[in-house]
Amino acid sequence: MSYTLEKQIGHLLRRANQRHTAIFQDMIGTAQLTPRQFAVLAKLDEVKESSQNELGRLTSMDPATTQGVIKRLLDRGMVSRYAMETDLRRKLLCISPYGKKVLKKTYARAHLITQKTLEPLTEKEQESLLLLLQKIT
Amino acid sequence: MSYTLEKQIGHLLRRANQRHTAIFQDMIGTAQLTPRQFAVLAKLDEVKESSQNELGRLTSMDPATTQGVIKRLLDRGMVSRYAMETDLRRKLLCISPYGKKVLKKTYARAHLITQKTLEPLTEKEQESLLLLLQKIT
DNA sequence: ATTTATTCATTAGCACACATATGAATAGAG
DNA sequence: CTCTATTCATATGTGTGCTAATGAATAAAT
Repeated sequence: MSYTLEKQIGHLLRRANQRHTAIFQDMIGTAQLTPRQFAVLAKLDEVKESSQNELGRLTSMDPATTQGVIKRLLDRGMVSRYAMETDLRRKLLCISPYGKKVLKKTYARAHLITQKTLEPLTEKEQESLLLLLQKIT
Repeated sequence: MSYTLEKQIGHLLRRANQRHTAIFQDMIGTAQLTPRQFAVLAKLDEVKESSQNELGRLTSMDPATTQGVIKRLLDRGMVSRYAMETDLRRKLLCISPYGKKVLKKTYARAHLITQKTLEPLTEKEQESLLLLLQKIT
C-alpha cells in the first residue's frame, strides 16, 4: 500500500507550478500582472487581434476563465474590445497602447523569472525538462 | 523580442498540471475527491494525526487553503477533529473510518491516474521527469 | 514575570479553473 | 431554405491558492 505523496507526478507538478507562480509574483515588478494576464497580453501582441474564446484557446484557458482574465485587463485599460460586423456573436480584442507599453517593459522580467525558475537545473536538464513537459501536454 | 508562450516553463507546468487534473477528475470515480482532498486523506492516513496547519505544510498548502479543504472533508465526514488539551490553539485531525474506507478504495485509481498522466513517456523519461521536477521544487 | 515574538485557526478579498446553463447568432444538413 | 447543431460570450457555483488581517494562545527573551 506504499503511496508516497512526495513522489507523485501530480503533487510535483503542482509544487513546481506553485514555486514558479511565487517567483513570478516576486519578480514581475510594478506592472502588477498575473501569469495569466501576462500570457494573454503576450499572445494578443503576437496575433494582433482575436475573439475572446479564440484567445482563450491560444493560451489554454476555458471560456469561463478567459472571460474573467479579459474583464480585468479591460478594466485596467490594457486591452480594447470592438464589435465584429461579420459575426455579431464575437467581439474583437486587441492590446491597447498602454497594454503594449506595459508588456514591452515586462518581457525582460519574464525572461528573468524563467531563468530563476530553472536555476536549479543545468542547461541540458532545462532543455530536457521542457521537452518532457511538452510530451505530457 | 522573440517570446514564445508555448515554450515557457511556466506555461508548460500549468498545462501539464491542467492535463493531470483533468485525468484525475475523469478517473477518480465515485469517491468524488479532488486532488487536494485525496492528498490530505492520504497524508493523514500516513501520519495518523496532525494539526491543521501542520497537515497543510505536509501537503504543501498554506493555512488559508488548508482550512477550506479540511472544512469540506469535515462536512463530508471523512475527517474528524478534536480539541487538543496541551495546546488550546490546535485542533487535532484524524481520518474517519468512512474516510479511510473511501481512501482504500481510491488508491488503485490514483495509481492508474499517475500511469495515464505519464503514459506519453518511456520508463526512463518518467523517472527523469520526476527527478527534474523534484529539483525545481 | 512581564514584554515580545511566534504560532494557530479563521476570515475577507482577489484571481484562476472547471462544469454547467443560458440566450443570441452563425453554420451545416436536409 | 428551414431545421438542427455549433459557437460566442456570459453567468452561477464549487474548489483551489494566495495575501493580509484578526484574536487567542503559546514560546522566548530579558
